[in-house]
Amino acid sequence: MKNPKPQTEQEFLETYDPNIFPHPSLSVDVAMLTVRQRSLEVLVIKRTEHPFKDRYTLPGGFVHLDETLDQAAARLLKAKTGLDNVFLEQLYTFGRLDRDPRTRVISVAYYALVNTERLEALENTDTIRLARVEVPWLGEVGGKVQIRLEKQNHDLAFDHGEILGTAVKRIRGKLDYAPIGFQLLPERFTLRQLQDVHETILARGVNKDSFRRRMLASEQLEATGALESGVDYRPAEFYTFKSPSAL
Amino acid sequence: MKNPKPQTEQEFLETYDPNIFPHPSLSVDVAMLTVRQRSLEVLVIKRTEHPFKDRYTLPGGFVHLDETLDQAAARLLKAKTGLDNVFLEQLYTFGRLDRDPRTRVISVAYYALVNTERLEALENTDTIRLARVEVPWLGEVGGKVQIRLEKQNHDLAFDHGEILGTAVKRIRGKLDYAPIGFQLLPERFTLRQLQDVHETILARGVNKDSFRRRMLASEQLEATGALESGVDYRPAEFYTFKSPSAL
DNA sequence: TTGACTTTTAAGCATCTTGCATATATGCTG
DNA sequence: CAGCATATATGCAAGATGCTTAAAAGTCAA
Repeated sequence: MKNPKPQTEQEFLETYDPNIFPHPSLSVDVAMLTVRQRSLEVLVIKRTEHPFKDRYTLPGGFVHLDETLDQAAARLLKAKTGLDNVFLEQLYTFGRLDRDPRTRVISVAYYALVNTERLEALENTDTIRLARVEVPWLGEVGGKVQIRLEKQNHDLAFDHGEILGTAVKRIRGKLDYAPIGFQLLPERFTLRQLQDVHETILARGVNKDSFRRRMLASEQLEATGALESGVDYRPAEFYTFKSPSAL
Repeated sequence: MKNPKPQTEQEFLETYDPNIFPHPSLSVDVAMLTVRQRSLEVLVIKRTEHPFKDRYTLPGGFVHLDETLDQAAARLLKAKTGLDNVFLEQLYTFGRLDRDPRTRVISVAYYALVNTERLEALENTDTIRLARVEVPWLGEVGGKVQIRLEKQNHDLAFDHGEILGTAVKRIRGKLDYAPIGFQLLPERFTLRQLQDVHETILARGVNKDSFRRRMLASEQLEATGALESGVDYRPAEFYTFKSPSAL
């Protein structure tokens, strides 16, 4: 190409001192997912103010100047659920112009995975609760998803349906090669429980034998020797997840 | 149930003050990658001011209030290279507190893939140029990478080495299941050229037969019937990429 | 013209993975 | 103790993968 065009005055000033010009607000939203009785659920919060009054959203908030994005996500999640040390990973950054009708807000979305047992203490009130995730597509297609409450489907406020859909797509893709299923199970679990988690996330059955073989061959599982009890059939063995630090 | 003083959505929007909190600045950085003679290269720009004076960076700039993130990335890339209609995808958002010593800047990073032929017109000056990417790890491990210029390795300014490393990790991972190799080749290409691109990105050889079989079986390639010429051995057939819209 | 040379393309085969079928093991229940 | 449901193990066919061999098609040199 020719030499770079000379910068406009605005471009120059923006580069020189970014604080002169207004910039978008920056928030963090978290899709906190869990698997409970073969259903994929997400933590949602009811809005009490306009816009989208009485509609549900993902927990979120603005990024402070003295915290990283990861810290902001962890802080918000702890504020809403009391939970600490949650598996939390950056998902995607959403920047549509009209995603918030009040002002320009760009949101860095995160997804979190939590074992249901840790959420038992969470009070399921009207304002904060777990809702079933309704995914209208198969595989890793993507697109907006809804939540199900009181036997009805609902759209989330803002573009949060889009964010949640992106989270579902991401974890479906990661399930194959990353040890994320363990995040949704208690410390000790059976292979059947692990398979249930995979099938719930993928919204389809998986071949049992090949699933077991792949998991056992992956060297990520440790047999405990202990067996489950209380089932009226042959009890399965409990496994634990080998933490990567132990490898 | 209504509040004692009901607030309409309109009223709320009018009274909302977007500037009650100070926000971080928001920028976009683009790792524009290309493959040339079996080497992975990235577009870098030399800084003329402090901080990091005379060091190289990825092209970037601030997000305007009236554009989406994708638009900002495309605008910046066009401003630096003159190129339009480039494959451009969001990569990750970087938010370390000290990533820019001047002020708090959060950067939404993108990566772009361009066929080298489209970059031939680009003048390789001292301030804007293509540099070889030096990746010190194999596979999809990740971490900072360097660039190579004048037979020496250099760190990029800011956290751009980290951004570039994330881009390399991402495309290595995507190569298996997404048709991104085509973005780095001209319209018509031979299977050997496609394999070269893959091997360059992965920094390792791949099995020729299995690569050919997988590509041909993927239904993404269309044989043109035309053969390459000017080689002193059996000429290979040219293929084109079947655009997903044609499927 | 012809044979040497190099690379593409094709075909054959052993090995590994995956999905499916079959068989055995184990604990609970009536 | 037989019946039942599920866990666990084994065998096998189909497909994918890596490697070997071979034929095809162009250039080059004698």
